[in-house]
Amino acid sequence: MSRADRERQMLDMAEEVFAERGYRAASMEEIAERCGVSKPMLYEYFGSKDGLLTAAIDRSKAELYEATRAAMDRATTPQDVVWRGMLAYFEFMDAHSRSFAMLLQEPLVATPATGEAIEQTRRQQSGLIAPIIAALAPEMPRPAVEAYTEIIIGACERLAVWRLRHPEVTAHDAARYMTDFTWNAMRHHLQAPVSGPAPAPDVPGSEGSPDDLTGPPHRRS
Amino acid sequence: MSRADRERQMLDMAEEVFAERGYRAASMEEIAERCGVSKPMLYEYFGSKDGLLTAAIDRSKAELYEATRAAMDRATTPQDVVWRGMLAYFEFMDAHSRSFAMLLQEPLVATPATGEAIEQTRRQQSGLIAPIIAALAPEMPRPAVEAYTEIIIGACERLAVWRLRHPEVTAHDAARYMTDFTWNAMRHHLQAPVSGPAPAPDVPGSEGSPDDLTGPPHRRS
DNA sequence: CCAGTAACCTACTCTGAGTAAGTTACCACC
DNA sequence: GGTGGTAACTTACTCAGAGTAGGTTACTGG
Repeated sequence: MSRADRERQMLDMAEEVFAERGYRAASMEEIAERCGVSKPMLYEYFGSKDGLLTAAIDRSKAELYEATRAAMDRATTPQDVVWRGMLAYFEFMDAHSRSFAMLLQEPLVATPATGEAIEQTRRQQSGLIAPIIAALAPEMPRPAVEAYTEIIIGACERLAVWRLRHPEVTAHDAARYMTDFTWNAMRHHLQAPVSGPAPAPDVPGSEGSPDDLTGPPHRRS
Repeated sequence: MSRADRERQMLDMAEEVFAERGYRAASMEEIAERCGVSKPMLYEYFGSKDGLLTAAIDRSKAELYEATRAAMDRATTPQDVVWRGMLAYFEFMDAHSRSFAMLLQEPLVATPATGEAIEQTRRQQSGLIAPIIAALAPEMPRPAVEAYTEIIIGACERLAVWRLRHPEVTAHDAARYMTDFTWNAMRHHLQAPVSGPAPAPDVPGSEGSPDDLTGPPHRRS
């Protein structure tokens, strides 16, 4: 098997096992078995258990990033960027629950003084949101933009975790909560105030329109 | 040494070691040594390494909860509740960096199907915020209140982590970012709209007033 | 047919979680 | 002032699983 294919396979299996058992309970032996190879191979490719987890997380993050970015690219208005980005984010989590379960384990590898590669990923994540805020509110000082960016990322993550225990809340609902929340929070900082209430997706029909949040929020898909 | 004292001591040392080394690298042996006892004692008291971490986290959370609640109790207006709560939260993180480092490790113990006790802690955390939102916006449906609560908690956590790499951002700054953000997000849902811009602390002088966020946000303490 | 090398394996070591089976220290009670 | 009882503690293990040393197969170009 080619090196690249083997690597992909190993990451697939690692993702599976880490998601099923959690980092601690996952054994390198088991991951190796599922790949049909022996343990030292994993060490050859990834150096350590941490290395394997990190690589798997990095890949998932990249996919998530890509999915979100692609969705945002299709948007027309600023509101639409926010809405599509949020929706894509939550839909990705639904579609890739294994990746999601793994992303939750990031603190594991981040907590020692390991932060090197994490730093880069973090910057990538922020890189998606910060420019939007900066564009919408050009007068806002840099630190405030950064802080708001972190606030939004943290909020998304926590809301995604919360959804695990609330399966009745659709990705659509979650995206609406986030969009509504952040949009209202931001609008006082907008340079050229945008009309209308919370941003509505202007994609024709299909996705429904997130009207005012005080209305009943549950619309089962 | 009395059982209660010993337990306290063990939790203190565990907190120290977990914070210094991270969960993985922390060894039960070392924690025991620092307590001047042998390993089986730790197992007698806490059952397992997980148990010890969980107990330590629970204690820290309780302290954080208590500090925040106490601060909120001293508030007069709804805005003031939000402001004081946020400020107390970030100040606690500054003052108890060890607890904080440990709280970050929670996912470790939460990721398997361990969520039982975590659930309770989570509810406690939410219990501080949800009632405020519900009081401010009585028309808001329950699920939306819950979602907003999670959004705010997630935002706070992430902002606290972000501050680790940005020591120039004071607790005061962070509280102001959060207060400004959430207040603006909420005001469109307020039953009886509150006047004024983002909430300002009406504590006489000492703490400074978080005026408009577009102003320079850094005020070194 | 024979290097040379890439992919892979067997068979270990070693650290650290968790435990079994004791030992000491102290107290109540007669 | 010994004696049963028990709480607090220890030594000395087992055992799983991360990580490694050193060899074996299998395919390539010459």
